[in-house]
Amino acid sequence: MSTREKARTGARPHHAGPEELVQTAAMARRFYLEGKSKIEIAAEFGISRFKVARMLETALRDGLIRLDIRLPPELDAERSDALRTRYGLRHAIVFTSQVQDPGGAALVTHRLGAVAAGLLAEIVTEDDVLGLIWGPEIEALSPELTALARCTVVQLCGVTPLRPVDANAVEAVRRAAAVSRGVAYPIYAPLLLPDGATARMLRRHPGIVEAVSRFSEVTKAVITVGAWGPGLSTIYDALGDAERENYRSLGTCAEVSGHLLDAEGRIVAPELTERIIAISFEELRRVPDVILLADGAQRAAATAAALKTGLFNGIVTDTGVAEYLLA
Amino acid sequence: MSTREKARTGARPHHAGPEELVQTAAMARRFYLEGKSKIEIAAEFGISRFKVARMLETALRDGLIRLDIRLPPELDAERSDALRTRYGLRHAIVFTSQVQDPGGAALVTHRLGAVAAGLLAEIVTEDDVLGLIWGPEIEALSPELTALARCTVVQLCGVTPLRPVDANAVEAVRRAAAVSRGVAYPIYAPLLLPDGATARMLRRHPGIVEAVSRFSEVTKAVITVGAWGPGLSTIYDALGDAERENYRSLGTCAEVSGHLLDAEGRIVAPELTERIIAISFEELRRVPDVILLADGAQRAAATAAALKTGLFNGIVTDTGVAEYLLA
DNA sequence: GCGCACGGTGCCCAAATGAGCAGAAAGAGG
DNA sequence: CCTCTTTCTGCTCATTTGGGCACCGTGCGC
Repeated sequence: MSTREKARTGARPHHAGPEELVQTAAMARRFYLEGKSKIEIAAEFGISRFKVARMLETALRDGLIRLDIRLPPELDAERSDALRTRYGLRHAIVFTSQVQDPGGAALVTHRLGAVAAGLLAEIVTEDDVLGLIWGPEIEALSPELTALARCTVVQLCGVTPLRPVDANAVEAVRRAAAVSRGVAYPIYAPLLLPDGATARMLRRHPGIVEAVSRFSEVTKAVITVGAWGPGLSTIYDALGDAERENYRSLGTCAEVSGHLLDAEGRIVAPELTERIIAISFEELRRVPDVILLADGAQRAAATAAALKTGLFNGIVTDTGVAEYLLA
Repeated sequence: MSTREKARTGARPHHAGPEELVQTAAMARRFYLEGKSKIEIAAEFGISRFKVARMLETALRDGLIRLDIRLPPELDAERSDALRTRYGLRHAIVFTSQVQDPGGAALVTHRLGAVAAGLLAEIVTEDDVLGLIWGPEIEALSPELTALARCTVVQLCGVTPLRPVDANAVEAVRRAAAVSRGVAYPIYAPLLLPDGATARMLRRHPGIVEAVSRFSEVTKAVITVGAWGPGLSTIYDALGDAERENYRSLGTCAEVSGHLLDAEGRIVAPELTERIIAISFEELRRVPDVILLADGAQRAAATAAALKTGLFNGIVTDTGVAEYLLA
């Protein structure tokens, strides 16, 4: 009889008959949903296990059987995976953003905060020392942080209390520590100081040294990336017009933890590094997990530059930036 | 590190974090769509293959991964499978019907014909001898038959040329043979005769004996089931009121190949069997594949009775009847 | 009319997989 | 603070699975 089976499968586009369709459907359910083995299925239908395998195979290939992966709609599995693979990251989460909405930047940041908070709740363990940079993204993250293992939280840089909302700048670190019931090490100092001497002095100041001396113990750091433009970088906003232009002319493309980077991820202005209170790249490089928060198409190029530093093994970003990074 | 993984999976409802979600999604795609092995996936993600297996398992169980089977909408995979399993059939095809539509009986019969034609195109091979009963369902089947292996076609019973449409009663057999380019053996005789003697004589009539003598060679038979009511059975329609009532009072519930059956599938009126020209149950029992066509809720109980004969190893029916059979 | 290529089938063997098991860590409760 | 329970993890072994191979029948072209 098997020799005659061919008669019905000979046609090239393979007009599957109703029998084969329902049989394939039944076999698919047996195999994928009920977990039966192909040998069992073969016995049930009186065919060889090879035929079962081939039927499922072709059914999957021809789209008769389709399996879709249901994620919360805000997560973009495909780009997350692509990003992770492309940049060799350990954590890569892309959330969906409406690129068209220009006024929605704050909204995007808000969603970034929610997603990042979820990530922290997930990956931070009791043994971790969590380091948080300061910035608008962290401020968006903070209120979304509802669960966190009991860990130590260290602030990784000073603040720039320029805007009213920044009054509670260190609130993020305090809240994270509160949620985790762990110890907090905030930094009550500006991010950028007039000169290196002042910065060096402050770094040794009691209370600040408390935090700074723990930079080396951080096991998971959350870092944001700024672009060189108004409202896109805490450093940019803290500088005067002359310096802004100066650094722009030097090719500044991104700002990471107070460090200015060109498009290749190289530090542009070492002298500025002296004037900041923030975790250094050397220290960051020793942190096992460094996660980059990057939202908004305006920071796309900056994000690409930041990734080129090789400091990061994790990223949380939106569809728009992900598209740019994958292009 | 693995010792700490638990922290994130400890919560019972398992609030999956974004990291785990996208990672599971990526793994599912690797495994199900790209065909990677779990060992490969485990290596890629730096976890054990067991964890990969468990993650996919739970994802499948929790509905994160969903597999849907895309069938032509007229086919009901679930009920087909249920019917096949429940009644131990080899072929079971349920097509969707709108039970609510009373005037749609003809439409349902039409769809039954199309599906059954598809089934025949699929399972009939060159070595088969196809036997067709006569009835409205077969008439609906006939025009839908557009492909068929080169097989011999035998008509399995006489006809009841009561209605105008029946004028071309044997057309079904002729058309099937034409499509298959095989030999046809029609029966130009009535299904029901006044007495057994006439029937016996006709069975030996040249031209009729041609077909009748081939009943034993049939390898695939297509049989319909009638209910005991007007327009639901060729035999019922051919009898007078007195006989109709007589057989009804004897518990007649179904009619199969001219034989009257009670609700348990037992032959009610052996004397009537003498008066018909149709394949007998004994002959049918020797046919490897006997497929029952049953459409319309009015024939549901009759179909159940027919299946109790144990003659059938295949069925084509609509949702309504299938529901009844599975209830 | 005949050979040839082809698609389908089943089998062999190596790789992949699943079930059950033991150890260990986290959380609850005393 | 300690212990018990629960749950997760990774391992071993038996089973399952898929790729490559040979066979067979068919349809096609010469």
